[in-house]
Amino acid sequence: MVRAVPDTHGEILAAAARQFTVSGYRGTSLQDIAREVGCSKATVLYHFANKEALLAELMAPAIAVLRNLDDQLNGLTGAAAQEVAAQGFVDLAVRFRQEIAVLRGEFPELLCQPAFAHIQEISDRLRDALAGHSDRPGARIAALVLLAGISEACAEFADIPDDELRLGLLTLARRAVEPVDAPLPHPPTTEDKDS
Amino acid sequence: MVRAVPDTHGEILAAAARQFTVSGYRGTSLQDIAREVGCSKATVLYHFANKEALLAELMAPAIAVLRNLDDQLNGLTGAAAQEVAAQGFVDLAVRFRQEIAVLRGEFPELLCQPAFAHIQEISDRLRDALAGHSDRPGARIAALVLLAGISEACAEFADIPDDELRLGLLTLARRAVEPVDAPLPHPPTTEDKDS
DNA sequence: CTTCCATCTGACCGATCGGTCAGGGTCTGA
DNA sequence: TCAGACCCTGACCGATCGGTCAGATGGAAG
Repeated sequence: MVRAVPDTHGEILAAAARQFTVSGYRGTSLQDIAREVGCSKATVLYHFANKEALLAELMAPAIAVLRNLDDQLNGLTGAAAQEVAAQGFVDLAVRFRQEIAVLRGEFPELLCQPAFAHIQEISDRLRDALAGHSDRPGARIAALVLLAGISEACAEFADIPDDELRLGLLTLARRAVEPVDAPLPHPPTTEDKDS
Repeated sequence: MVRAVPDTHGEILAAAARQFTVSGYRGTSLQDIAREVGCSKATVLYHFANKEALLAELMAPAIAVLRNLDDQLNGLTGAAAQEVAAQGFVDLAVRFRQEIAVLRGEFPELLCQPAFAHIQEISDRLRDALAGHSDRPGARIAALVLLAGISEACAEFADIPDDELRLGLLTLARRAVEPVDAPLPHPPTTEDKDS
């Protein structure tokens, strides 16, 4: 039987993901990560150039998917853009629950780091697509509330299975986005509880 | 004209609010605050027992309103609870935009501090009310997305006037909450409600 | 003038942070 | 056998953090 090769690199990555999720990037020290892995802080810095590189490697897959979604959105307008943005972001957020949880709330500072260049612009475009490229306050508000809320929900609802969470979020998103393409004379207000 | 009494205490409070909003609680040092005020770090700690006390005083009014909302929610069920929760929280979030922005993303750790005791339980009850006290995943998801998203929107949309933001958020909330199966015991009372 | 008190400060403290470095094991292939 | 690559470590570094403390300042009261 093959001697189990100790995958220290991977263990550090996993431990960092857990710690970042619980305490945030800032709130987690390299010492904390090393302690959980059971190695020295110097070992962590042997496998990763610095703390930022550790975070970057952790986030790379999620960022790649986000970039991909950004490409799909390119050229789409109106309700089509809204639907693709909603579906794409819900998928992404559910799939990368942990990564989302890590970044939660530490965006403003983290986005300055080179590893996350252009993430701000991408999420701005995503938000814009979800608003149906409308600049009406109602549409902008709905888009931001959805993006932020979906992120938070994915980070928080660890007890809900992926499929159920994805379905719930997508249903909500479709119900909540401000309709733009075919503006109805009087949108279906919920004056009566019929569906 | 009266010699302007230097309200150092208030200036520190205001500077802290600005800095916390931009860089977060953790990301702001007492030195940063002192620098903005134009005094020494020791002066900051002369007016406030410690960093936590500074935050607590900053948050006190918002927390009082939140507690008040929690009381109003007590006993309400179904659609009535949803409406009161939505309206109350939107009002609160818009009114205390800055405070919301400060707490954004630093909840998990900050809630451990004694100054914020029971805030977690209160916001859990608020979320539960917004879900119409249903434990269906769809209802729970909608409630969390709304609470988190509304907070984020208030922190972010500094360019939208209060009234417009409040209207947009409330409209979205009413559109997005999952309708509860059990309708109101009695239809909305015709008194004080002017909606 | 002296006393008192509120305000404010520079110097300092211990703790912790991210990061560096020289060197010690261990395995492998020549 | 031995050189060298790889993995890992303790000791250490400078910076910064929140917080303490003795003392300077200055105005009001006696």
